[in-house]
Formats: sequence, structure tokens, C-alpha cells
Amino acid sequence: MSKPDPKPKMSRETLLPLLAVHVIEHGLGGASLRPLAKAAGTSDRMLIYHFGDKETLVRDLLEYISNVYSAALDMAVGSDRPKTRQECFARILALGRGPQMQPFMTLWWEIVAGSARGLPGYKDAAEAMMAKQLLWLEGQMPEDDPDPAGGARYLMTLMEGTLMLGTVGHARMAREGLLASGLADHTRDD
Amino acid sequence: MSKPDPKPKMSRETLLPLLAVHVIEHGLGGASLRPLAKAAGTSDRMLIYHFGDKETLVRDLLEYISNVYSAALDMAVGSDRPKTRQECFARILALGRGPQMQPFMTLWWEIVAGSARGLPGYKDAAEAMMAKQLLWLEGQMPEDDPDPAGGARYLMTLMEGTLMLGTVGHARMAREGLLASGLADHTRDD
DNA sequence: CCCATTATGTAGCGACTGCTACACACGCCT
DNA sequence: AGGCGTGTGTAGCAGTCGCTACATAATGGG
Repeated sequence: MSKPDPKPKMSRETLLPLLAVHVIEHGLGGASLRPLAKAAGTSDRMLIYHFGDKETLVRDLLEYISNVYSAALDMAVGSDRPKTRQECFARILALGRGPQMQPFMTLWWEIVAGSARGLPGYKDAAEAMMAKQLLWLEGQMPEDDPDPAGGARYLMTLMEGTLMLGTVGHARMAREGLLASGLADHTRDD
Repeated sequence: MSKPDPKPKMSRETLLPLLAVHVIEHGLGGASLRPLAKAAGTSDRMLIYHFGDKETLVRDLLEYISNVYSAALDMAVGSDRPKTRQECFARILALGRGPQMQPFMTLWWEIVAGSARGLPGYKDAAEAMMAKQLLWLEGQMPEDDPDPAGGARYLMTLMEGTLMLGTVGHARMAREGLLASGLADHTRDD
């Protein structure tokens, strides 16, 4: 007989990744203790035991997810730098629209909404993720760009607007706006 | 003795505005029937009676709010057209950042999040509101603009990105990006 | 006037919420 | 060996969720 699970003694650290995959799939707002616990192979009882209460669980989870996001960005640095801002913009846009990124984007808008509502922990996570992404984008700007810092901020703003319009079903509108901006977007996905 | 409330016989139409103010204040995600009913001066029992179930209530409510938003935009058309894209952009940005607009923006991000999650009714409302706002912005573009349609889409994208960065605490980053874009933003509020 | 439709109040259902009380099994230190 | 802190399971609490059954008022048409 196989004995695959000899109770491997869980902790905050071993729990967080399991909780994160459930949250990325099913969202954060409607997440309640018992489904979360089942996804992590425990009970609601133990989640409260490890985290104290749900609020700190959510806070820790958001912080963890934010760190995972940072690590994922570090993985995604291309060895070659893009030649133009257009190319740079196309890359980050493709990154945010990749199919494997979709569940995370869904969670991202929930984080933005929670941040706007002032829910505890949300704004910190959102700030950290945006800061990290800005840093990453600065490193991805063309080498000969006259203003890499300002340019990165400009591209970030434009990208977030583009992604948002995409999620509410106005990808076409965003694409036509980018055409008018000079940062043409030669992809099509709406 | 005063008899202020002689039971004025409610209906979907009289209920919706009352529900809307509660939702704009307290959000849509955590809204449950009993608080909603109390805000509208009824009981959960009657909300179900009038709307059938909660899902259609939310759907109708979102549609109503979207219409209110359209009407508010119609009210906000200035008699004079801006001279430049910069001026135009500054106007719509000021509109979205006005203090009386804040509760609505908070709700807006919830709608975006629900739209991304595929919640019933959310995407329709978001699409309608964005379409309306685009139409409104097209009418506000400078008369001599070489490409009013494309320019409006571009400004929309940029504005939504700017507003989002603002709500997650990166208004400074958005402002510096706008400076680099040429569409300078001479306000300061972060 | 009577009756049928419409509108409303009361009470409650079963499911779920975050959280806790209690018991109990471990491994470690003296 | 004996205690003792750490981890875990079971059971349950009070509260909320969306929704419904049942009874009752109001109202208007024949």
C-alpha cells in the first residue's frame, strides 16, 4: 500500500503557495476559510491557528503573491534590449496579455478594487507590484532612449489603460488609441 | 403628528435609485440583500419579490447606474471646446478625480474586477459606460484636432491608466509619465 | 359587494461565515 | 518518567447568506 501523505507538518510558509494558487484561480473577494483550507489540504481551524485571523491571512497572502510576481518579472528579463519604445511597449503588452497571465490579471483588478476600497493589505500589495513592474520596465527600455525614466512611466500608464480597456471588452478602442499615439499595436485579440 | 411615510408603494423604478446610492457608497461585492433593503426602506423579502433573485437585481442595478453615469456625462459637457489635447486631457482627468467622483470611481474598479471575473451583468455595464465616455470625449476634442477619433481613444487609454495608478498610490508615477508624454499634468494630488 | 390580483409582514429554512472550546497526540527537555 | 509546548481533529457557536412558505392587507374591476 502507498502512503503518500504522512502529514508533512505545515507552516505559514508551506501553506502560502497552496493558498496562492487557489486565490489566483478563484479570486480573493469571495474566498472563505473552508475552501481555502481544503485547497491547501488543511482545515479552517488550522488556518486560523497559523495566521491568527482571516485579515492577516489575506494580508500575508497578498504580500506573498506580490513577491511571487516580483520573482516572475525577474525571470522574464530578456537578454536583448528592444531597439525602440514601440518594440518595448509591444513586449510588455504581450507579457500582460499572455494566456498564462490571464488568471493573475483577473486577480490584479480585484486588488485594484480592494485598494480603492481601502481593504487592509490591498494597497500595499498593489503599490509593491507596480513599483516592481516599473523598475523592471526601466531596465527594459531601449539603451538609447532619451528619457528612460519618464518613458517607462509613460509606457506603464498607457499599458495599464490598455489592459483595463481590454478586460472590459474595449480592446479595439485601446488598439485604435495606440495607433493614434504612434505606439502602434500590431497584435489583434478582441 | 407628522405622517411622513404613508407607504408610497414601491416598484423596481422607485427602488433602483435608492439601491444605487447605497451601492455607490458601500460597494457592490459585499452588498447583501438585508442592508440593501434597509437602505431602500424595504425588506429583503420585497427585493426578491420585485427582482426575482439577487443576480437580476445586481444586473438591473448595474444597468441603472450605467444610465445614471451617461446622464451625468451629458450634464458635464462644457459649452466651450478645449483648444489643445493637453487642455482636453486635463479636463477629463479633473472630472475623474473630482472629490464627488471618488465613490463612483471606487465602484468603477469593482465593476472592472467583476467584469474580469465574468460576473453576470458587470461586463455589459462596463462596456456601456466606456462607450458612453468615449462618445463624450470625442465631442470634447479640440475642433482643429487632426484625428479626433483616434485622439479620443488615445486620451481615454492614458486617462484610465492614470486613474488606476492613482488609486493604487502611484499618482506620482502617472504624473511623471504624463510629463514625458508631452501631455503635461500640472496638478498635484498624491 | 365580492372576489381576484397585487403588495407586504413574519417567520423560518438550510447553507455558509469567521472563529473558538475542548480533547488529544506527539516530540523535546529535565 | 514526567511534564510541557506545539500541532491537529471534532464539534459547535452565533451570526449572516439568499430565498421561501404562509398569512394578511390593500386595491380595483365585475
